Amino acid sequence: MSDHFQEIYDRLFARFGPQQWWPGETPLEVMVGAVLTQNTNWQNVEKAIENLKEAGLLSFQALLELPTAELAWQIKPSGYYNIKAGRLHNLLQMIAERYEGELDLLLAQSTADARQALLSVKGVGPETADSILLYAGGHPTFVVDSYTHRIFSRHQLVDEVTDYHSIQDRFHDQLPLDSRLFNEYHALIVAAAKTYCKKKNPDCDHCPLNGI
DNA sequence: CACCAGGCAAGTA
DNA sequence: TACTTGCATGGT
Repeated sequence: MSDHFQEIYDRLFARFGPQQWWPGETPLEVMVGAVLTQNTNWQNVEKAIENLKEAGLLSFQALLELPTAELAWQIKPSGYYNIKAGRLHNLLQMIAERYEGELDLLLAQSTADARQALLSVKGVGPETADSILLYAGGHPTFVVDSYTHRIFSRHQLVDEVTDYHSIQDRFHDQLPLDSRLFNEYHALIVAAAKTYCKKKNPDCDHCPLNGI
C-alpha cells in the first residue's frame, strides 16, 4: 500500500476540477440531504428537497412537528420514504432534546462528540454522520462511500476486504486534516466513479486513476 | 427487461 | 461474527 493519496487527489482535481459540494444552502438542508441520499441518486433527492421547500417545510420546527406519514409523502421521490421519514424524525428529536433544536450547537462540539451524537440516532450510520459533520459543520472527517472502497481497492490502495473506519483511517493518516481537502476529495471520488468501467480493468485509458 | 443510485438496520445461522 | 434481506423511486 503506497501513500499516493495526495497525488491521486491532485490528479482527480486536475481532471474534474472543483465540484462545489455540498449542494445545500443551509446546515439543515445538508443534514436532510444526507439522510435522503442514502443508497439513492442525488437527482431523486433534489425532487424531495424541492417538495419540502415548496411546502414551506424545510425548517427545523416544521419538520419536527410534521407527522411522519406526511413527511414520508413529501420525500417520496427519494425512495425508501417511510424509512427515511422515520430516520429524519429520529435525528430531529435528538437535536430537539439534547441541543435545544439547534443543529449548530451539535456541530459546535468537537468532531468526536458531534459524531457520537449523530451516530446515536437510529438511521444515521458512519457515512451519513461524516457527511453531516464535513458538509454541514466543516469538520475534517473523511466521508467514505462504496465508490471509495471500490476504486481504492481496485488500485490496491486499501484492502479489498475492509471496513469503513479502516478506510477512513488511511485518509486521515495520509492527508492533512483539512476539511476543504476532504470536502473536495470525496466529491471528486464520486465524479471519478461515474467514468470508471464497471468491470475491473486498471489498465484502461479512460479510468481516471490508471497507472497509479 | 435489468440494473444502479452519494446506506442502514434487522434478521438468520 | 458474518452473511442476507427489506426498504422504493426514477433514470438509463
